[in-house]
Amino acid sequence: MRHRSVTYSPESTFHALADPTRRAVLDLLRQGSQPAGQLARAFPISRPAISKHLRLLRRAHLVQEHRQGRHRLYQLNPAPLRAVDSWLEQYRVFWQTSLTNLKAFVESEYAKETSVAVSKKKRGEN
Amino acid sequence: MRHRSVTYSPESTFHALADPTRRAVLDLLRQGSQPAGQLARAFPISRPAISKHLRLLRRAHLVQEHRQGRHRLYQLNPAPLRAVDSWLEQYRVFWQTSLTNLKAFVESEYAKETSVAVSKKKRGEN
DNA sequence: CTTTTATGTAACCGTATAGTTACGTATTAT
DNA sequence: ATAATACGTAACTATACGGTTACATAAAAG
Repeated sequence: MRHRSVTYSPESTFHALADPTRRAVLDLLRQGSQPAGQLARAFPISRPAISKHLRLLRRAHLVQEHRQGRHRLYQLNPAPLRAVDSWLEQYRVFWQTSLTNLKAFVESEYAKETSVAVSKKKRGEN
Repeated sequence: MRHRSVTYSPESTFHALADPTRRAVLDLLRQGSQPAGQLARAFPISRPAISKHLRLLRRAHLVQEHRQGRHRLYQLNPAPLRAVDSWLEQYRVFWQTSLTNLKAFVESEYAKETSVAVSKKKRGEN
């Protein structure tokens, strides 16, 4: 099995995850691959609707299709989720940082940037 | 400062993150709070368009608005992203598991489930 | 061969979305 | 008071989206 280093656009991934039905499909697939029809039966909407969701999930590479006779087994592909995890990485630091500290820092930055326009007005406004 | 334990619906969060402009706004806010107009100037689209994106981000609690004179400072709120992180948690195990192993496991599960319907047909198909 | 089963696609529909321009409102400057 | 600034909101438009029903195709069953 060859490993190809594919880059997953956060665009298609986030878009795919934005729909609750599609997230539910992924949740189902965590318990194991399933044929399309079986997935469809788990939802109150029509089978073609699920088929369209699956197409979108396929294009986002979040699932892989494996034809098996007249069935099509859908398998979870977690790789794009790893990309989401990477995207989140940039924000993790903010979970630890006290928001108060952050706010103070940030406002001093803003003050610096606008200081030119404000310089000739009353300076003690803050 | 009181801490209120708010639950963020993954629904609104994922939906907010699905748009590239909104993700870019959040990326900008990582470098510090900014007034709405300054954010708008960073994009090729109109100011009202950004204003609408900000409203959506507000409703998803991904940003907080702080009125300051005639400015409205927008500040990043990472809390809902932590919820996304939690959601991802259920999938992290799949990043380690060999997909080949997973596939084998999963297909045996499927075989088990369909064994009833298949029992009276040729059993050596696999 | 014909029928049934499993699934995708096409065509259509109502609603949501992302953009626009025009306007309203509150705050600061003159 | 009046003008300018920094926003938000309303109204409108084109397109995307999620759903439906009807149809197409391919494999398995009879």
